Amino acid sequence: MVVINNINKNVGYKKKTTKGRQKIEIKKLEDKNSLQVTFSKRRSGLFNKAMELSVLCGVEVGIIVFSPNGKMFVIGHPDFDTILNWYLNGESPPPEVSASNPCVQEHNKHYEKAVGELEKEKRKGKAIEEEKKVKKNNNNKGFLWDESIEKMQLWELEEYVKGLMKLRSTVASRISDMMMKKNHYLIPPAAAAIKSFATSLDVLPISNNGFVVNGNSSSVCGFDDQFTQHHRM
Amino acid sequence: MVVINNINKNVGYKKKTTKGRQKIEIKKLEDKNSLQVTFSKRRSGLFNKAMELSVLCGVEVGIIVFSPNGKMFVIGHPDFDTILNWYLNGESPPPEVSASNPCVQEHNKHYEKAVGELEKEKRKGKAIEEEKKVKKNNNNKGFLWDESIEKMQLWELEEYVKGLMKLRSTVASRISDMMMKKNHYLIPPAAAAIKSFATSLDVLPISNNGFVVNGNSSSVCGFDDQFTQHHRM
DNA sequence: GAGCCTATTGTTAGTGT
DNA sequence: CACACTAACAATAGGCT
Repeated sequence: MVVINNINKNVGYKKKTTKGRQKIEIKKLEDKNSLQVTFSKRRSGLFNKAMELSVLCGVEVGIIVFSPNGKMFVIGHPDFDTILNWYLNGESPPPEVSASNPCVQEHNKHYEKAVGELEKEKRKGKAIEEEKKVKKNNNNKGFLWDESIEKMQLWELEEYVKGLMKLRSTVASRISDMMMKKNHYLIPPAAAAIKSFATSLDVLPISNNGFVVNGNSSSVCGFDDQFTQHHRM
Repeated sequence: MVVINNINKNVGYKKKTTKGRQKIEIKKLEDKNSLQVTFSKRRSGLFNKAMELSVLCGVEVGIIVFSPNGKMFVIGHPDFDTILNWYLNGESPPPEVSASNPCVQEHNKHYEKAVGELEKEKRKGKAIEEEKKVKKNNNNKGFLWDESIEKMQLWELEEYVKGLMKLRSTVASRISDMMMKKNHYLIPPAAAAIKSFATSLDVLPISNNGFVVNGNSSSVCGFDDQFTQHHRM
């Protein structure tokens, strides 16, 4: 037979007092307290899994998580910002030849170049101006997506975007309840757009290596562990 | 004493045929093959955990992972790019306070209502028309989000929209595939946006997510699962 | 990759401090 | 109220088919 557990060392004189872990539905937790506890534990577990994946497979991983209180937790290997750059540039990490599509390659090359310059400028406090320059650039160069965009009514696009943006910032917490699975995709070009948007902001990456966490440690917190930190603004 | 586990239901008449899951060191796997398998399983598990964390705690999460082969896997809620913006801006996601704001509540209520009606209509094949009606509705009603949108630079909207549009043209056909799993019905506000987006593509939308995956569908792949995709450049 | 069989790990529910 | 520790499971993931 199989007699398991170490609990038998207690059995007989120690009564079972808890119901132990129980199955829970994946839907937003209502209890504020347990939500906080769960968040803390699960975030920790998530980061740990990420680290293991990174080490075991020797791959790059980056994660951003916002706590229920709005604190930001970031983790990454080599470091989140480096990963971000790859993402934004539509690049692959170290050993990979990119797209086989010359068009795309050219596009990326061009874009990266512009971005690179932009970043340098930004570091000098020229964010806005440069950013707009890039934008104009994109505009003139006619990115691949333009054609498909052409067909849409501008107002429709705007309305859609407005709704999407606002919804995101306003009711994000409410949405999660029903969110499970599924998706919608985004492509590199789109990422580029976001990037130009992002770069206009002035936040710049500083990297390290190994599994790194970005953020300052000035905030009060209770979830830090050796490879995580959160940063706040 | 205490015999635990459900395995006892098999014990005695079912022979143990495997050694089951075994403990492994967290260090780079050498065997190319098992590395690939492990990567696949763990990435999947990681994304799933991220989704659960997001849903359970109503928080924003974004992850980027590069496979051993350089393929990029991205997942995020609301969507990775939005999270990126927050990160790059050093902002916090949603001033969750908004949820308690009567104004917002009203807005949401209204929006949900519209969405609900829209859904019914859609089920009858009137997707497109209704979708636009809702859009127009929002427009006329002047939702509160408008103000915050006002602050946006038009080019920003345009850039973003371009990305979305491209997204649309690229993966429209894949949208329908994604709706499954929790096949589910009504969606809160944000999801509604996605939905209207989907409807405009004429793909019947019954999405239920909020967990978004970024990536184009043009690449060859092998790791897709119901809520992830990788994209390559 | 999919799926089975399990051992290992994650995490919930409780307690204590 | 945040943590630390524990029991009791739920869920993940290793080794194979």
